[in-house]
Amino acid sequence: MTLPSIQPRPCTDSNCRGQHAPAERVALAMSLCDARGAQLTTLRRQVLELLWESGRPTGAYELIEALKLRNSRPVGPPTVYRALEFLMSQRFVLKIESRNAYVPCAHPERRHDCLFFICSNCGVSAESEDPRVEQLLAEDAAVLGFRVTRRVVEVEGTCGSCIAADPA
Amino acid sequence: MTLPSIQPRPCTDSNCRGQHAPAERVALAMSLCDARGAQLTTLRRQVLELLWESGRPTGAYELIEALKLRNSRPVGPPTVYRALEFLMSQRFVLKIESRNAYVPCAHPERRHDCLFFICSNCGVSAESEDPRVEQLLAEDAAVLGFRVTRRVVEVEGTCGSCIAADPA
DNA sequence: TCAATGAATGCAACGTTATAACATTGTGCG
DNA sequence: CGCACAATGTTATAACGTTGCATTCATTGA
Repeated sequence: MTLPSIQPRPCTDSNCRGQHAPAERVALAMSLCDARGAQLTTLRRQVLELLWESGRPTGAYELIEALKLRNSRPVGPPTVYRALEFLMSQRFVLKIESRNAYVPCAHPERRHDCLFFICSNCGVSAESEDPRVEQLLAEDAAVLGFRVTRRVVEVEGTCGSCIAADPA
Repeated sequence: MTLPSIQPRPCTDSNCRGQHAPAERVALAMSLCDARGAQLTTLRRQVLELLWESGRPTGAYELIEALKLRNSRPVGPPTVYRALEFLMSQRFVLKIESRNAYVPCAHPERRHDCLFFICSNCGVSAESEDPRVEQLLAEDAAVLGFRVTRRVVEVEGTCGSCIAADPA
């Protein structure tokens, strides 16, 4: 039996696919910002919320539209890009390079490389991680004498739901 | 001892880093096109040559500039993008998503997923491959019930040469 | 309370990457 | 030739992202 908790708790399941309520995730981001001396302003929080609510990689201009609806006062591209930059610097958000779109990260409290499975059909992305992949890439980099700063691993295909819905 | 050969030979070294003369690589592409009933037109061949000569991920608009110099008659974006699309469909070229740039593939004759190591300092990219990574990603996908169509693996960092030049 | 400061946001313009829609050219073949 | 189809040209525009500078906002310290 799990007890309710006031504090947001980091999820310890590395394969949870990021199935968490948006509010819970945003609360975690807020507590991490507190600890780090960073400020999760209203705008930044809204962007993070929107990404959690979206459930799929979301473009910067989509976020601009969504913020317009939510706020009456429209925001410009630089504003949103700056918010995304902040959120990425805190590892709350990652960019899906193959889509020019952004996703929230389920586990910002833990250093790791995310692995994304992106459905070409419905657009949903699943976040995962695999230390074995990280290890192999580290080995391959070492062979090349290459110092790694960032890893982009994005797998495109068809997700289980879409296969079930249309097994063509 | 290896004998000289008129036919372009697929390189059998999976870690050769694509160190081949451009002309040799273009010749391989031509013979593959013959075999596949695809046409490597002048424009498409020029784009492939330019990519081989460049030695680093090259943007579509850079290619437009280079073609202008080489051809006197300028080409528009759609033309270059169509050539790139063709070259990618034949697996002669791949896109580096994290750079919006294109690189030639050293081994179009062999089905595999490329792995790229891209130097943030000098911009050079090294192509590699690692069946173990492919295998792990396939496993992870299977767990999710996900059918894979494409894998993007891009590692960013500092290459050996740049580290040697400036060990800061 | 009120400057002074620095961080965050607003804003206008622009740069870069990519595609849509439609016209034209070129090539092989009966 | 005349047809069919592939490839390329042309114009315009969509989509994504940045620069530079002005303004606002929150904090701090006299």
